[in-house]
Amino acid sequence: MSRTPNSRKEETHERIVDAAARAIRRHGYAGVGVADVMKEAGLTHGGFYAHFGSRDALLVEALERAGRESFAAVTRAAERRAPKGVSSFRSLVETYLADAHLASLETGCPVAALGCDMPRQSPAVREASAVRVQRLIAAVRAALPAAPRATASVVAGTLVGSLQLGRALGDNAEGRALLSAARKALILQHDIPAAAGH
Amino acid sequence: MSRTPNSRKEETHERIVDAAARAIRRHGYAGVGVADVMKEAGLTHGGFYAHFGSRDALLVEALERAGRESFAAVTRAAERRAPKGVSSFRSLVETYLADAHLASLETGCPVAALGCDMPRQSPAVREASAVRVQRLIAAVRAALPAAPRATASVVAGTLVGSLQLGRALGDNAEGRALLSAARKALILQHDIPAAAGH
DNA sequence: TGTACATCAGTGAACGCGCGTTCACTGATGTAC
DNA sequence: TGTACATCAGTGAACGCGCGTTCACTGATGTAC
Repeated sequence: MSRTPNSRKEETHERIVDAAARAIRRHGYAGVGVADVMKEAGLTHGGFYAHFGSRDALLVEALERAGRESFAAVTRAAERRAPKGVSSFRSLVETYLADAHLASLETGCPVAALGCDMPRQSPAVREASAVRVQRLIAAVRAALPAAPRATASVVAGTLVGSLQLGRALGDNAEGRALLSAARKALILQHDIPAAAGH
Repeated sequence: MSRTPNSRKEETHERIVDAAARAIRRHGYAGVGVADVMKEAGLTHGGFYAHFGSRDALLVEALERAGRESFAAVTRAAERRAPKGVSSFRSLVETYLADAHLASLETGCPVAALGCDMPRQSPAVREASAVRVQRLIAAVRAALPAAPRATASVVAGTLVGSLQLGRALGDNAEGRALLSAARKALILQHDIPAAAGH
């Protein structure tokens, strides 16, 4: 879907990774079963090992896919709003911490969906997870070009932590209030309005 | 250990909950097995259901115990440093985001250790998890009496997110740099020095 | 264009294993007399 | 103080189940002639 598959097998491979990229965020690393993912991709579980050397190998690919998807969604939102004078930082914050993400784990940022379990994974998955964290910080940095790297890390931490706390409180007034507070604080502190009036 | 057990059975119960409070933070909700916890408490798995109605019931008790322990550790550090003129907010931030916590999952804050999996739990565990989040925010608020509730939530989110990202990067220079950046930013922005000189 | 065949993506039964949970039993504890 | 007994915390074997992984097989695809 997001790449250019040349063969039938590669098409199937992409379909499996797509399903896993959703499952991993919805159910966590530990909640992703080989059989479930294959079923969601319209296949039986037996064929799995023709595509991946192990369950962990799937997790690595799924993680990367999820990160790319999430990054693309944020980028798309920023491009849509740029002509209206919305800064890319504001757009990042408002997209990442949108109320709608309280309920939709499965299409959001994999770092927020999986962060606390990253240190518990096998070395290969841990490495791929660390790369996702670095990419998230890089994305924040790209939206805050004047700020030092340290600022981007702190903003990334606030984004991830706030989304998780909001989700833990629930898709209700309490969770939404927490997200709203984080959006306001981040924009007030770091945003340089792109257009004239504040 | 932290309560006053009157009977032999209650003593055993406490020992199981203590073991679970450590295991839940080290291995996550999904990584906690009934047999493993009982073994760590020096028992066989068969006796488990004389103490708890289900595995979930243990998770609920373990979560509360872990939260209390973590809160007590932060409070103790603050009391130790108060006479030296360290504000309780600064102490909270420096204790919560101490470099040593990159490696020691098992004795730290359960919200940071389990945050991303909270929305995936059974209703009972989810509720107990939400209470832990509220208590964390309350603890931050107690250290920032002048600030509004919204500020406390954002600080809590930054604490949780930064610790998770630091741990995901690893117990190395990269992870420590991230924690250091978060400590500095939080103290610079919210701390009111208790003593004279800044 | 039509037939024969090799390839190989995908099927589905089977495996060993560890999980949460149940239950008949044991043996130490403490009370009754 | 000493014996008999009831209680019940803890034991360990067993259960059904779902997991990751393996493997002999199938049947559609596409090439060779």
